[in-house]
Amino acid sequence: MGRQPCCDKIGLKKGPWTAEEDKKLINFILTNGQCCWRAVPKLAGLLRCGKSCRLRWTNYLRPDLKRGLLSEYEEQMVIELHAQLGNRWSKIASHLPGRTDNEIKNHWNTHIKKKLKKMGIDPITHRPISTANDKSQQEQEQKQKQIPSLTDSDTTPDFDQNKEPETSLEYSSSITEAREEGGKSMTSTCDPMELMNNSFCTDEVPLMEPHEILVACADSSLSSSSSSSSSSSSNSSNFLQDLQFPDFEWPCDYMSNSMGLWDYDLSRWDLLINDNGDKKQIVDPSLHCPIMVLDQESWAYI
DNA sequence: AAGGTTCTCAACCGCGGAGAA
DNA sequence: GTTCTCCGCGGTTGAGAACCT
Repeated sequence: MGRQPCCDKIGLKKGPWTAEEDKKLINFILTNGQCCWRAVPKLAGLLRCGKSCRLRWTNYLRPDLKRGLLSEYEEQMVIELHAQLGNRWSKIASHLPGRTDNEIKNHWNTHIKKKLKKMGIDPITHRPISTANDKSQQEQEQKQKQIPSLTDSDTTPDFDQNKEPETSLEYSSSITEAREEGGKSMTSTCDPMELMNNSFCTDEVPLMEPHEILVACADSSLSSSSSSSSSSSSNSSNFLQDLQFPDFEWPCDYMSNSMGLWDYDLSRWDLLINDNGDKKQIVDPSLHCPIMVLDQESWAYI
């Protein structure tokens, strides 16, 4: 059966997204939620295919995304999960809240692979790099091991503490270290090991409706890692930074009204910006009142 | 400073699975 | 059972950034 193209490609735009397109997509999804992606570009007034819109949203615009490099702890999690699951990036990503499969895949290919090779570990088999003679034998062994292990435990890899993963070798000590380190730097509710033990999987997290999107209150201690996010070549990078949900300091009355940034009509991005010493305010011109106050640190994002 | 090379990562492509008709 | 549509996944690409000579 021949496959039809995912969309009518004539007249559709490709390549980097512009700030304007991002606005349209965000505004549409916040208004309507995530529905049929095929219909999104038409309804949102975008000259993109639905697939491109979905990708842009899930990999870049989603408000629950963490930005910035993977922490040492996350990296070790990826290695361990990769040893269990192979190149199933979406499964791996499901164990790392706020991370996308694309991000993890890129990080694996650009950083972790090299790191493992440097350590003398084959990034594919997670075994010590050995001579050619051993290789074919090991490949066969690997195949035999992988087939049964992947069939039943896709979403709940076997991290039985009594049983060391077969593929976990030299780096196991560094994993332990990283876990200890991670325990310090991460809150208990974000501990991936704990999440896994509870069979948590972001696959199971229901889609957010616009009104359900919440922005965490300020905790400046957490902002440093996200601020190290890499620069984007896209000309929408500045706009993205607006959307990174920096650690806002929400005015009390604003919070008590149970309103969020996303309750505002985001098609009106022409909100005024007042410079008020240490704090900067985003002012709704129609209401003539500040809707958001950013402290100096948060302001660095904009 | 300039040119070349390498690195990074957002975005694209094509395929397979799931479900509806 | 077959066909079609949509979604999501994994591999790959290419533009821009960063680094090196």
